Amino acid sequence: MEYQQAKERFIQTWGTLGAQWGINRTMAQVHALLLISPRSLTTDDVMEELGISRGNANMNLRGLVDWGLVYRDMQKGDRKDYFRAEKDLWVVAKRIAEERKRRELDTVKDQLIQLKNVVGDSEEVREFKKVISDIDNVTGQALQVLSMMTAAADNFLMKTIRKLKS
Amino acid sequence: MEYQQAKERFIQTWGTLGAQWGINRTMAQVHALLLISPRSLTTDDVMEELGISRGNANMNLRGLVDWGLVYRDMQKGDRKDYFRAEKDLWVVAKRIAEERKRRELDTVKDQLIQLKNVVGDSEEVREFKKVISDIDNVTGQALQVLSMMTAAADNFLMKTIRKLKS
DNA sequence: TTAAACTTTCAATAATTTTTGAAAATATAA
DNA sequence: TTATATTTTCAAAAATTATTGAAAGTTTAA
Repeated sequence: MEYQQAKERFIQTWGTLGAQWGINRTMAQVHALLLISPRSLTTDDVMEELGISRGNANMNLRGLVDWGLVYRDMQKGDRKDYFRAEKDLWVVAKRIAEERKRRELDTVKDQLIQLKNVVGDSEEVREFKKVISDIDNVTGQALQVLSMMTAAADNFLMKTIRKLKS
Repeated sequence: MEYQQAKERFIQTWGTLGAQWGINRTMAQVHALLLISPRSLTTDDVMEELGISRGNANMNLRGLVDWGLVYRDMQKGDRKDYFRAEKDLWVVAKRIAEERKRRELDTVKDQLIQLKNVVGDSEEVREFKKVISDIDNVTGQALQVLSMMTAAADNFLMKTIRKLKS
């Protein structure tokens, strides 16, 4: 397969995957482009490679910087901003997981806690209270498992693997 | 807080959470309604409670059955379909995780494998190959951890907890 | 069979999300 | 300063996704 073709297909594929996470399609495509690029790219590079407008490129690059997936570099003797992707895929996975947890689960848990104050003793209310506390338990334990997972990956597995490679 | 108010807020909250997973907003609201309902509901119940059309209610109920989150019951002497939610939240979490893995990661991994056949030895191609194999490693290991997690939860933790409860 | 009860489909419409591109804002060099 | 380069904003347009509701399809009882 030719590089150009492989590159286009990768950008497509990554875009589809990203769309299924909170990251929108174009943002994920910009990310893909930066991931496989050996050097930092400018806004104009991104516009040209993906055929998108300046506003769009700008918004999505900024979004990626907010997610912590892309860094903004300066280059001496040049006014342009250069963008460079975080290349350690474990860092990428962790950042996405953290950001999603923050945006989704944390707020939902807060809201559920308030709902526990519902009054009454009908069958409906009893069922309601049971479901709410079940959800609370599951999200609580899931979050524990998740943080254990990232901690373990960080401190043990990954460092060992990186050592072996280098 | 009154039950009616708590119920509406729960349906809203669950809808928002669901929208951030692959499940769309209305589907998650239908799921929420069924989750807190002590008995099975008909399509008409769902239409009335959520104020949605018959077609919409039908599609989303069917979707939930496909996801394995809702069961279709019959009731003797009645032609209507009755719908009942899976109430074990650990089963719900597992079903969602499995379905998303199937829909997202599995197809992406297949596609990435093909992309490894790219030819050439420029800097771009070397970087490309490196990123692809990194992604392959991360998804591979993440999937292992995930399946270990669900297996562990299934076989040990959850059964123990359930025993303690009953 | 036929009629009634119920479910499913799908083209049209509505709602939401994304993208554009030109104008405004900001930063740098001369 | 002023001119130039670059980034950011945002209202309008385009694209995408969800919803409606009536018609077609299916199942069951008599």
